[in-house]
Amino acid sequence: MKLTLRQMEIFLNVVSEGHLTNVAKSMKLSQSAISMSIKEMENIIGRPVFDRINKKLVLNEVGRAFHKEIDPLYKKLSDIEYEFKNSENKGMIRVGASTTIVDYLMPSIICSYMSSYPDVKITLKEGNTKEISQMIDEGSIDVGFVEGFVSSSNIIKEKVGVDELVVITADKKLVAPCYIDALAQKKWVLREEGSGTREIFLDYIKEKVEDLNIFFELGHTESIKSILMNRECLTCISKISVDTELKEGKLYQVGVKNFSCRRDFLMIYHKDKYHSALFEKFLFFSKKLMFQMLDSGQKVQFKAR
Amino acid sequence: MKLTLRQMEIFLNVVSEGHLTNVAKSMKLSQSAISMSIKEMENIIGRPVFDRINKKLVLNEVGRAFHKEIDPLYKKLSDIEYEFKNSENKGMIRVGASTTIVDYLMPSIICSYMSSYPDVKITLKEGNTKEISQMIDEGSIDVGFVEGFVSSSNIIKEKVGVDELVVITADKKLVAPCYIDALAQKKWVLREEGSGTREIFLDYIKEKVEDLNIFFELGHTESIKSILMNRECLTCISKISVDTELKEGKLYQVGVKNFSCRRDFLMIYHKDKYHSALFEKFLFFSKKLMFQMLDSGQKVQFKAR
DNA sequence: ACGGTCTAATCAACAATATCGATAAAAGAG
DNA sequence: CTCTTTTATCGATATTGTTGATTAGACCGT
Repeated sequence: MKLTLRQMEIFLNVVSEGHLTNVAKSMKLSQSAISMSIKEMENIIGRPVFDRINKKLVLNEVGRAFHKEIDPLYKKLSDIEYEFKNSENKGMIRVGASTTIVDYLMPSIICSYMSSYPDVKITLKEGNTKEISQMIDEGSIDVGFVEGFVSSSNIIKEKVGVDELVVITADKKLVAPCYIDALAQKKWVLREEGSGTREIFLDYIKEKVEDLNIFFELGHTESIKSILMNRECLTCISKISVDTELKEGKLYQVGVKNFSCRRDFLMIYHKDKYHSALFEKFLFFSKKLMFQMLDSGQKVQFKAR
Repeated sequence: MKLTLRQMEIFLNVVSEGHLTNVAKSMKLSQSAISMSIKEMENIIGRPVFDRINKKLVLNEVGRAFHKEIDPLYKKLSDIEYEFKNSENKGMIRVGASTTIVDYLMPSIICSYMSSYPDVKITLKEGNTKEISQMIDEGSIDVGFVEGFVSSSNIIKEKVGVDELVVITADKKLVAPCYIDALAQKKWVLREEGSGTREIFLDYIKEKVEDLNIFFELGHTESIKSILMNRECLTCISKISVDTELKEGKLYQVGVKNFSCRRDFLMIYHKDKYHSALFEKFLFFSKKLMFQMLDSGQKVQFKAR
């Protein structure tokens, strides 16, 4: 036999009112319902919680201790139930994204979203496109942001922007417009093998360039930027990851002619996903901000030329 | 519509097992019972808490937040229920006692009791006999300890010892055996009017002494003892309240001939009181210790003569 | 001391709902 | 494609909660 919430509710009301009959009225139940409920509770606990003194029910030593424990818990439970019934903006969203997006786009999206919906917790996982889409597939994240292509038919994909890969240097001598093959023998710093950014770039130039001089390989975009500084090197990375440095004049975009290396940013989620108001809002928010950030990126690029 | 404990229990099990069918087996319910319970819960909350991804039920963003809130609460509730079902020694006893008993007997009783039953909380209220018996009558305390007589027929009285009033002084010159009337004109320090101790004493000597020289009146026994020190005064108070000072030789008992002023210590409780194991143990404990303390007090008195 | 008026406890009848067993639908495994 | 596994659905049934009437005890004013 187990205690029920209803019994606790009745018990707490009886304790605070003192009289069974009043509780019956205020709860719109019969007096006998209350009486039996209390009795049932005492059976479950194994001994009375009230002393029947005169007409009143007075908590006895056991009941008092019980009340002290139950009361705050019940209140909290009620609060939680109320919250979830009434507040749309309560939840915990798990987001996955690939490195570039995690580093340069998610922070401001999450930050901005959470200032509008403070009750929502967001967790962020990093992974490559394949890993992220697998997480979606098995339901271990709610939504993912990746570059490139996703194949699974269980996954819904929405294009949320275009990622532009640009050729970057810190050396002013290299900035002058030229064709890509003219730069092939300069010192190139690229991401490691297996990186999406690297593959896209090499794939894009493979018809025009026979042999690229890969001077150094690094696992993180930030490390590449450090290496670039004050050296005669080149790299090709996401425009958004060097936005700040371009504005500040620390790095320069090389005006490569006939060079337009792009890939889509995709937002992905499982087709069976239930779209709570919460979730919908997050999707909407993310899309809006993504477009904004990528647009402004392109504008800046335009001005810089 | 309200959430039930059972629903939460099922929900939590489904979350931890991941599979509906396993939960059905482990809870010895049909699979459909689980399924419907979950669905009912989602109805109550107003939106799904699981995403039905492939065969699995995976918590969605709402469910995750809900689980995080519910899980610790449910565990705590289970603990409380278990505690109260299994532990006899859980409760909160409200004790009332008159001044003398509160000051000189209850501390060691409570202290000793609580070292045997650490889960029991005891609250102590002070009041005169009338106040204490009224509290018993209306159920606002569980048990009382008083001196003197209690009239109500709703109250069960048990004699737990004899309180002896003795004549005390700090002045060695006054210690010599004599009759009470010979001391009447000495300086007497008594409790204030209305005090039980004072009334008993005055009532006891009223046939033998016409006019007692009441030099000073004080509300507390401890104040009386302070006044006595190094002065040629007398008082008549409970033997137990000056036990220590007699042993240490700071105060002396006057060997008044033909003087035997006594009153009973009573333990009282309501006739309708439910006697939990807890309560019974406390009664037993109190009686035992009362007798012990009052006996030892009398032995000391005997030796001192 | 006597009904009248409270109170809580009890009981059988009824209503609500939780659970069951069977079946359907969907998806992964072989 | 078939077999197995898993969840959803449905009507029937068992359990549980609730009701209304009744009983019993205590208080109140006359």
